[in-house]
Amino acid sequence: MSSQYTFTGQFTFSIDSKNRINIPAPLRKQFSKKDKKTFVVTRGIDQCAWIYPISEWNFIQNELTQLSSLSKTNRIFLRNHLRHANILKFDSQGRFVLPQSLINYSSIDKDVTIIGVLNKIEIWNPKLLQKVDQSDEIDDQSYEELSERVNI
Amino acid sequence: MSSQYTFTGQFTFSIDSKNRINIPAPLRKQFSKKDKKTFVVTRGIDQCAWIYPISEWNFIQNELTQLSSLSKTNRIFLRNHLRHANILKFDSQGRFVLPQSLINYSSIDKDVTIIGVLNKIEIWNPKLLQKVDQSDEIDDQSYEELSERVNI
DNA sequence: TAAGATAAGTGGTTAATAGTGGGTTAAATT
DNA sequence: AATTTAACCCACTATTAACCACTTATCTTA
Repeated sequence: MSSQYTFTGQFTFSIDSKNRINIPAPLRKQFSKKDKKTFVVTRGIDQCAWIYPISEWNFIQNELTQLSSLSKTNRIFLRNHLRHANILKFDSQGRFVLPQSLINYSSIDKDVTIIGVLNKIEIWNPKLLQKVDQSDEIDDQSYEELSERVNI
Repeated sequence: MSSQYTFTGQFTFSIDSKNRINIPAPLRKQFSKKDKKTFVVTRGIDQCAWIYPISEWNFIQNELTQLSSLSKTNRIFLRNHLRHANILKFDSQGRFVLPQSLINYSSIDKDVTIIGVLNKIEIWNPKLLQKVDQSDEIDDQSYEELSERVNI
């Protein structure tokens, strides 16, 4: 089942003195009425914050209930992904306050790079993203493997 | 499944002071009503920008939703392919503004060469295209391999 | 073939929106 | 009750998108 959300693009904004971050208008506009400006911010797997519109999050949550807590990996994974999840809304200007714990986790300072990745939005420290971008080149082998699953 | 679009031909236009580029009329005319002048500009694999009519892009996007973000390779791949993708429309004159990041990426200066390549349109710096044209000759071996997959 | 009409490419101006900053009131916490 | 925190509102500025206008090219038709 595919998502109604198809976030794309990259934007560089700044976080203000009250820890507010603006959601870029092109992304914000996609929010459906039923989601009422509501979303979940949580830890990304990489050193960034992830934003899911609430309906997406509900879907993911459903997936997560499939994972048995008998597995250690599952337990750790579930813990780390659920306990840092905050349900928030953006204000009338389209901003939200990023919780301090996530600011720390993603080493956010002054500027933030916001990128759309289909059903989620990622918040990065621009310098970190750049670093990851350079070091995490996908090797040819992996591309070969990908090519067998995705035809683009 | 094959595309409804069959872009062909080459055109040399100029980019104006507001970074607007005109889509050549012969290509523009192919846009179907349901696509409503909407398309995606993104990084090409070579040093150029790619334009996909929105319906084409949706097809690609659909493939991408199959990839789980639990895999590192997938995350990197998704991020780097989606963050440079901008959903745009051309204006009543048939133009669109090329985002600064793509101007930089494809080293576009004043003139642009626009070429139709079946389901996508490519935007090049004329000098770069010329250079690539000379250096990237396809060797006989590769032609042999191609011949086994494509019958032209 | 010439003239008119239509469409295409280019340039600029205005109006709307997006991003950002700050202040005031309400709520929560200690 | 006092202090802090969060929600809400208002305002400024820069950017973007919509609009209008002109020139050149192409097509049509007499």
